[in-house]
Amino acid sequence: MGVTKSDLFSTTQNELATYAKVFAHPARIAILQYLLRANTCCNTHLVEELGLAQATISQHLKELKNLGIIQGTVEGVSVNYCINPEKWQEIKDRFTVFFDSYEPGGFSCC
Amino acid sequence: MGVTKSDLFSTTQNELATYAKVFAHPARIAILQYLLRANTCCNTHLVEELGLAQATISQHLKELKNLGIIQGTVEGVSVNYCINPEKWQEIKDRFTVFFDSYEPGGFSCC
DNA sequence: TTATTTAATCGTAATATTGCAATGATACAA
DNA sequence: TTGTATCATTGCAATATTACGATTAAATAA
Repeated sequence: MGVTKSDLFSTTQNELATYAKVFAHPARIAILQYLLRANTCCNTHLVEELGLAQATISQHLKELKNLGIIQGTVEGVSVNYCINPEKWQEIKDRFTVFFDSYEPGGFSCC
Repeated sequence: MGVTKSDLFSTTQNELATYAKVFAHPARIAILQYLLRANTCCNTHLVEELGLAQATISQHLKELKNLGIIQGTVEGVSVNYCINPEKWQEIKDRFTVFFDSYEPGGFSCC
């Protein structure tokens, strides 16, 4: 039915899935990578850089901002976006805990 | 239009997004976490554990298998699933590289 | 052979996501 | 004031995802 049954899962599972969802589109990866290099940039610049329409970039920025992984400040007529260091670290830690919870062990199972 | 413009992005960006997509649903997180604990398990067991229909679990298992993060072997009438250690490591490394490419730096930008 | 068990697949319905043109809203310049 | 630049929001169309009942296929038990 296209609707995730969130109530069947733990808070941790739902949160990790929500974090993953924001990385689950190459445009959002590209935006984040650009911010990593440029430190800060605005919508117009990303439109030129990525080749998507202004409305589309704006929508992706909104999702990134909603999750808190980026933040934006109004700078005259434009808006400067940048990485939110605390949130980046938090999300990184979440994934690290998840990935490290696997101990490859000596034997293969199947 | 609901279709991602993959050609606008690099292979790395598309791949990371594809990896993230598999983690972007709590049921798949739950399946992986169960496999981490139980080492191996089958469809029926997951149906009891998660409370989703058999067809739904089967569909999630298929996506996990398609990405290569789990593998399944037929064991009589059932199928044993387990983590693929090499793929797990590969995906973990990809995310680690991505997360570590951010250097918080001394100054905040916005 | 005839059940039974297990899991994949098919078909379908409901919801979510992606993308963009058009429209607003705001800040600033002329 | 009027125009311009920047970005958010709205509305819509197309595609993707999620979920599950029903069916199918394969292995095994009786």
